[in-house]
Amino acid sequence: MPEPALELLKGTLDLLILRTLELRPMHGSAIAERISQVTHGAFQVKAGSLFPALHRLEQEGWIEGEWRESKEGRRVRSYTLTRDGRRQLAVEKKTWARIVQATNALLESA
Amino acid sequence: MPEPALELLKGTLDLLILRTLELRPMHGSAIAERISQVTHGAFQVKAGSLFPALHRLEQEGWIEGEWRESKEGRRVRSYTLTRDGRRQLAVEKKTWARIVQATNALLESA
DNA sequence: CGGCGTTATATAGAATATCTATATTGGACT
DNA sequence: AGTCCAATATAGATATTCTATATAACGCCG
Repeated sequence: MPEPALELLKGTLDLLILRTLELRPMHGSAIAERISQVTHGAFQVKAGSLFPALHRLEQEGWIEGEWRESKEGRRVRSYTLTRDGRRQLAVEKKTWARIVQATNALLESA
Repeated sequence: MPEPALELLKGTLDLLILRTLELRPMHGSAIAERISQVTHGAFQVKAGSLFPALHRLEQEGWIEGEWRESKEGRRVRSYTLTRDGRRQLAVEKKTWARIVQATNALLESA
């Protein structure tokens, strides 16, 4: 049986979204789908978390949204990582690395 | 200069506390001090986070507190990991490993 | 002895982020 | 037209950490 999806650690969603948009511009639902695929279902970002987060990131100037027509003819809001967003992503990657390192130090300490 | 302390990701404090008590019984302030030392100051658990968390963990039956006299003659509440606490610690270790794995998958994906 | 600083614990209230549940829109398909 | 689904939106609930403040008890020092 597949492992159940995990609750996101509060504070990690920005990193997941920014990192996904680093690859290419994408609309909200596609971001969520890709996160689920790459993590083999471990992270399933809920719509009620995703869209407010996208609005927040856009407010911060880290992503830029634009209404488009998807291939299937749907109205979607496509998001692009901005220059500031790349900078922020770098910061969050470093922070994440420090968190993992510190936590592992604790888990492995004698 | 030393790196600044990190904000804790919400949801990780239980793991840090339970893991620390796995080594030996300890009182609250000693737990915080050890976490800070082992992580080289990356995690500095605030008193306002620590003590409510200890109460919560005791409510859950994962740790057991007992008033004692410390060597310095201070009144401290010493906490011991219970059997259920060990089980919970194992669960949280696995969850943490899955979170790290999933996040790394995302960060390293092409 | 009395004041002062320090350690240990406690707790209320603020801030923040995610989740649940519900709503709206527009297109496709019958 | 009616139904279904994908995509986006948002209000309210929940949970956890942080800030700020408080109390108690001990040691130190003038």
